Amino acid sequence: LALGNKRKPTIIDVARSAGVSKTTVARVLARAENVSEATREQVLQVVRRLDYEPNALAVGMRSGRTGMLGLVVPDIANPFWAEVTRGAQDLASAHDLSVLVFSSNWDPRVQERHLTSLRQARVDGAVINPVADEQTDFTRLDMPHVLVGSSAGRFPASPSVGTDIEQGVRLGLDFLFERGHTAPALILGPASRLARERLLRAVWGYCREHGIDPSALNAEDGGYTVDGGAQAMTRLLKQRHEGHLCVFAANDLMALGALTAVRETGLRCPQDVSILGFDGIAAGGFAWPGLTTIEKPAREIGTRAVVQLLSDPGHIPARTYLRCQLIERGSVADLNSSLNRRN
Amino acid sequence: LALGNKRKPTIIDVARSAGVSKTTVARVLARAENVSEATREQVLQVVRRLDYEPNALAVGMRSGRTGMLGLVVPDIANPFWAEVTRGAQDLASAHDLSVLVFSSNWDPRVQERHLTSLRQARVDGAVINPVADEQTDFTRLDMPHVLVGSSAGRFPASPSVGTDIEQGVRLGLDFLFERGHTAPALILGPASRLARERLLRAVWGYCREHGIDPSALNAEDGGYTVDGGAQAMTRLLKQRHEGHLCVFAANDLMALGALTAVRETGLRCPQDVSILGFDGIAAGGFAWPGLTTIEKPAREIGTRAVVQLLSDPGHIPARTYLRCQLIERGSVADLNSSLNRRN
DNA sequence: ATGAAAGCGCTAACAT
DNA sequence: ATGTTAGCGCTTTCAT
Repeated sequence: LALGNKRKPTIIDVARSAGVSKTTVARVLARAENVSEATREQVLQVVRRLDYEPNALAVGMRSGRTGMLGLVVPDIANPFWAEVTRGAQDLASAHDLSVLVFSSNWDPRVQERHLTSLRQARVDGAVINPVADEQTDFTRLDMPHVLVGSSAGRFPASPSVGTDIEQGVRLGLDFLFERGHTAPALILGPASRLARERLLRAVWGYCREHGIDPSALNAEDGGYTVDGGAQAMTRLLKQRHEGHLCVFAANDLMALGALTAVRETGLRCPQDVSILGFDGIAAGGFAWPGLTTIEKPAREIGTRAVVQLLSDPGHIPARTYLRCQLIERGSVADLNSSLNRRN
Repeated sequence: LALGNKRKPTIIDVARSAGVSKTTVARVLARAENVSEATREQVLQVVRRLDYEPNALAVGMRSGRTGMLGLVVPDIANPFWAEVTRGAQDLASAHDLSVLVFSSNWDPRVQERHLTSLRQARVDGAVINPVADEQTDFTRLDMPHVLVGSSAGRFPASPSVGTDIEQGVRLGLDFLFERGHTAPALILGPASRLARERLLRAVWGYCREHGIDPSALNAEDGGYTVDGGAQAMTRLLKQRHEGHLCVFAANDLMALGALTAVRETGLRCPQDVSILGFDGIAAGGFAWPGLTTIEKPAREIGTRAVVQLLSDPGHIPARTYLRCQLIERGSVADLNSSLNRRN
């Protein structure tokens, strides 16, 4: 890769041209108090004339602060993670920090490579959505960091910002039961993913609290993808006994896939099948019917993670759980209302 | 922000511990040939034992290559740009490069700040979606760079990777006219955006070629947003004379908003109103009816931009235009077919 | 209020 | 095959 040819001016060029020492230039640039107004003006003028821009590498090397943050998400093209990223970026920008963004593709080995890159880049801190792996030990990550996402809870030694899954599940299941649904089928993520277990536990907890037998709940693996969700729904539809089918998907992508599958089977949502999602991605609002879902505060997760990173918790692994909100849009039938009753 | 406390081992620590010089360690790490097998083994062992990780700042400073690329998109939370980013990331990762990602928010001043950050970080190159501004002069950007997006064409002195808008428009309008639509209304982006002009010109060009009076086409500003698209559609609906209304939106977000507006008015798509989008974002596939759209190869734009950056064009501002594809999903009626004719 | 000097961790040029 | 030396551009003491 070709680099810019014309040598960039250094602090020495500025110093020489302004007839002062490097130190003085550095002082002016650092907005130090003890510089005469005349000198300051003079230096600033030369800085502008030469288009001087400090070399962040040299600064980082000497000062120990690089002004860079790292962010490792599973997939930046996934709308949920793109929102988290935006949140992190916004806060980083406000503090004059740059963000190195990586996609781990849910692959522990890829994640490991990215973490190594971040360490070598000497980023000031990192926001990471941890991928499951026995090997991974975030206590010796050797970087200030904050974990994000539902899998973060798995690493109690690290600070984290995540969603209050239990609260979200309660919100969703309350909504379902209030509308007369008794045994929602589950479309879950793959067993390899940390988040699956957490959601399942939350659902079981809710069931126990409400005197429901959790084993009565049908569950299918939807792989967190649209296609996987559609296939899972197809399987659920096959086993369906007469009557209304209610499905709770662990993410909106699968819920949307499920919705498609319902339509392709010639059934209607919400008349024949009710679908509840989890995430709150924008695409759910465009579906027809609109996807009723439990919204996670994606952008805020990003901003809060950076806040946490910047606030130096003094090595106390603070854990923040943000609350979910229910977005009702129309994919869940109200079985109590005669209006929405089947046929 | 607190930094890691335990000092990281340097190449000197490794050298001392292995009983060799820094240079030898550097040679081993650089996989140089002229090192004895015994020494190599010895050094590598110490490297592992000490968990040595080269300081990228120091390397960059000395070598002039930082191993970092810059990426400035309007909004990482916008699915189109998230895809572009993913493409760029994938190719960067394959070459062991990290990517600093910024969102300019379509604001020239924000963009300028980000570009300054990239310059100071001494990135090896940058992929930029340029935002309109008289001030901006990309010839003195002072970084190897590749412009992306429809606005890139505005800067002929810079290499760019974009979409063949003319081809896309032809694809879309051919599709519309073949199905009996004669004067599609346009929902465009705001006048402040470079892309608007380019699309308009492409549409006019098409019209001239086909003996159509371009001024006969109704046009509304949809601000590139969902809400803006919905409002634009509402305005179009008001002016609608009897018969089928056909709308061509400059991006999928506006098209989706338009679709919502149609539904809210109690009209049906595609029976009463046909909608054609432009982008190919995933959300269009979940809408009902599915959004028929002209797909831009978003991810490929990202990968190709990085390829271009890495291939060092020798300062020839190469311009790559990638072809679009039409995704037919159901939001456009076939007025020739009696099946889809109104009522 | 200003400057001189040291050194961050590494690579490249030049020894040997 | 290995070592020595000289910086890269900056910040940070420590002087004055």
